[in-house]
Amino acid sequence: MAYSSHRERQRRRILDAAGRLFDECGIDRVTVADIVNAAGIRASTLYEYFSNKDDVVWAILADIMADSAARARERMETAKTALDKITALLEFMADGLTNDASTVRFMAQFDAMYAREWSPDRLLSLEAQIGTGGFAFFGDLIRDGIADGSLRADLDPDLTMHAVINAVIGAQRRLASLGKRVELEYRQPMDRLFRETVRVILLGLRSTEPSTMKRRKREQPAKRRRRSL
Amino acid sequence: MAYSSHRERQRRRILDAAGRLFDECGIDRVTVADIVNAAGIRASTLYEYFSNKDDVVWAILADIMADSAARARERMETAKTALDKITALLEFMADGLTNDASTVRFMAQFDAMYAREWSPDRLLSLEAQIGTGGFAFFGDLIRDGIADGSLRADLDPDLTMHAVINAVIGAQRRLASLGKRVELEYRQPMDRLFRETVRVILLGLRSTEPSTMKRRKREQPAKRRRRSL
Amino acid sequence: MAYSSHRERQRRRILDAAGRLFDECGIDRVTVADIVNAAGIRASTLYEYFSNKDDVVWAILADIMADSAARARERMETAKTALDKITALLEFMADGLTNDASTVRFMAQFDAMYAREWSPDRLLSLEAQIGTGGFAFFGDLIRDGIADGSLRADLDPDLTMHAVINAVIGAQRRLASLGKRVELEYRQPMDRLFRETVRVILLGLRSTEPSTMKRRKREQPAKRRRRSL
Amino acid sequence: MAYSSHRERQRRRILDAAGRLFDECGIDRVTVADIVNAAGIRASTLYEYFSNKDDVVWAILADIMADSAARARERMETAKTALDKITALLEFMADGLTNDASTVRFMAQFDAMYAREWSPDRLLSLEAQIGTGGFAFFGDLIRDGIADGSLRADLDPDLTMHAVINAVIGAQRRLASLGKRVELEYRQPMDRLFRETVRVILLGLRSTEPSTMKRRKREQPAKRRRRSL
DNA sequence: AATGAATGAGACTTCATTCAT
DNA sequence: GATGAATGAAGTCTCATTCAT
Repeated sequence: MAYSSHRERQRRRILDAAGRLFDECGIDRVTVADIVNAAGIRASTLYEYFSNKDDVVWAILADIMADSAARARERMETAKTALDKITALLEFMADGLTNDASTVRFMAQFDAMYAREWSPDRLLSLEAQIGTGGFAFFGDLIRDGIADGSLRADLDPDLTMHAVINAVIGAQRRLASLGKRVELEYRQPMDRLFRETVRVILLGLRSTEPSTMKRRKREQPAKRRRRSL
Repeated sequence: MAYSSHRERQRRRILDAAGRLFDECGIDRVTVADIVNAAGIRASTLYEYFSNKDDVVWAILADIMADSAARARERMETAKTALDKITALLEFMADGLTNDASTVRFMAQFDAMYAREWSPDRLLSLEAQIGTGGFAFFGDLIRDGIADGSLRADLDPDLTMHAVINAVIGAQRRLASLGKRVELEYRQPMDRLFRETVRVILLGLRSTEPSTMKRRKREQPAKRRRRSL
Repeated sequence: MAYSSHRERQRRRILDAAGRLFDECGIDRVTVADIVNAAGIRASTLYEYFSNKDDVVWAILADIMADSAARARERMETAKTALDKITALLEFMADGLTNDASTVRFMAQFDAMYAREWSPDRLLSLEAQIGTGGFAFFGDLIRDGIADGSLRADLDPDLTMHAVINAVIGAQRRLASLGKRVELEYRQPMDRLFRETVRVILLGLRSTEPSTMKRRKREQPAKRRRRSL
Repeated sequence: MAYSSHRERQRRRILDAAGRLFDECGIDRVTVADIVNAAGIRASTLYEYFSNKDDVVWAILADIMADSAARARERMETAKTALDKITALLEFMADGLTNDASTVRFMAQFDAMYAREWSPDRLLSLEAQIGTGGFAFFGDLIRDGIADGSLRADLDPDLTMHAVINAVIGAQRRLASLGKRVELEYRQPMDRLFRETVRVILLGLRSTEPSTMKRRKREQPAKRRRRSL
């Protein structure tokens, strides 16, 4: 146990050092030498913990994804209607941009540079292992929202939420990546920009018929197989 | 003049070769050797035309931005209301994703990896030189749309359109970057995903009061200072 | 004694694992890490049993040499004339090529790569310790064969058998090393090639005067100092 | 032409340096750093001439094979009977062992270590390009020899010569590889050992029916230099 | 204008070995 | 006796860039 805790601590040191450098300099600009210097070990030691530089990137990615999936789930827990849940999710992302810009930036780099050369299976298996259950969950959310009357009736359970999430993630990552540059160009602080994005999208999802919702709600509960996000 | 035209032709050859390679392989995976091979010249010749590799990237970026700004402007020309204009702009981007995915991918990489190390000024000066006039133009669009009744009245001219554009660009680039991966995860073709994004956003922008719009339109023409995109 | 038997067992595990790997992958492609993985121990444990990697190679070499010397001796035991003995020896080598190609390959590698950096003394002392007694034994064989009339009279006891053995070993190892490659080039299975080599050499050694032999046989027994192979 | 001669000269410098080191230290013990030091260039320059370390090995191999194929052909030219041709070929190899031991050693290492990991096709294509025409040539040699009465009638044109060549090459390379070691063990200089091998093999190939040959035999008596060893 | 040639700086990775526990 | 952990020393190869011609 003392052993495993030492190993775990060292692993974390490497991951922390690498994560910080990736944020600061960009994933591909960081060399193994940089990482080991920052972590205070020799290069050959790093290879006792990770088989690759990619392995390090991958481990950080897995950490980030697991962590943010857990926090997102937590944030949505207290919400009542589907719209509230979506709102909570998007606000969670707004907070992420404000508080963890560097993490968001890391994910942006990953999407743009690394995702292509790693097999889809690997990505999918990571997601499975984290248990986001994204696909089914998003569908249920739209179905629930239509049922409880909080969402427009003409949304497509197999499509809309995925499109929204993709857009919001894209918006978030672009802001984080461009940082000051986008603020200069658009003359607005990035979190205002992001929250406005969220507002417009929620306006687009929200039901405009305030009366009919409550009744439909009862029709569908059996169909919903809830997945956790 | 024969001289300068030769120079121009050579420059184009380099740029074309580099552009194609950047699209195919990703900016950072393309070496100077790759570019000069594709262009049929020697590496040392490249340095007669560009002072380094970044310079090449930059020139291609400028090309792409100028080109797509011009085409976007064109697409918006025939539109009447501001909402039509925005619709045209977003559809233009949807077409870009379908037809020029590799170009979009290039821009995605640029945002994620390169934008950070080039000074904001350089980016801004590039934009000025292309004449998108982004900032003011977007503001006018919202103002016009509120005036002509096609857009919701509670949008912010200094914010909404910038937020929307950022989100749509972000969505587009993420789809282009992830390609097959996102289709596998979301089980939808990427252009359906993108068009649904556009639909939701337009729903969010669109005025919900169908009567009042026409009258207000007359109040604001003086305020509009039209900029070209 | 329980202690020492444990040590012996561990030693064997290492040697077995290493031997298998050397055969499969080639001596220099096998790392200490490979060996200890295959043996189910840690690298540092290996160094409790052997002082370095060469030591392991050396020990395996000694095993192989002792083993094959013993088996060769056995095979020659029942033979009557010297020619029969030589025939038995060469057939033993043909069988070795067929059944233990990987061992032969190991020896080929050893000859080509390692033999040079180990002192001749070390090699000689290994041979002494195994008791092949090569030099004298080969001389006696020729002498016996001339005496018993099974071999040509013009062979040189101090030379011929050594030359033959060297050639046969060389042929055997080359076939084992090149494997498929030599079969492709020569369009013959390697054991046919080897057996033809043996046939030609035996034809070259065999006495062509079938009558006189038996008488001479009696003249020389005193001179022979038999060594075991 | 001045250009190409410079390039050619540099190439040779690298090849010569590498060849010498390979002989002295063994192919796999020689690093790229060693080669470039010996050649008086930087490592990156080497990669302008060869794409790999293997490429260097390969080029040396091709040189050696082409050179020795040419010289072997030359040596066999003046021979009349097939037996004379074979004798000339094997004597050529004996000379090779005496005069170019290091080259032979190089080939021995190649066979033992490298041949396996290079595709048979590559080897075959090299041979094709050099034009040894090994397979067919060896068959014809035996056929001719049976026809002209210089070789035993029971040899197999598709097999015997290939077996003989393999054995002689194997013998030659083993002697070259082991060098002093084999001389110590067998107490004979290596070229005596090799020439005895050749003698025994030729005895095994030679026709024993003195009738048909004698007539032709008279044509060449001056040429045959019998060796006692 | 074009380029042949060279290269400095550094990237990632491997691996036999040591040593404190 | 066993081993977890660390590491020094090397190894191969890449690549943007320079400069004399």
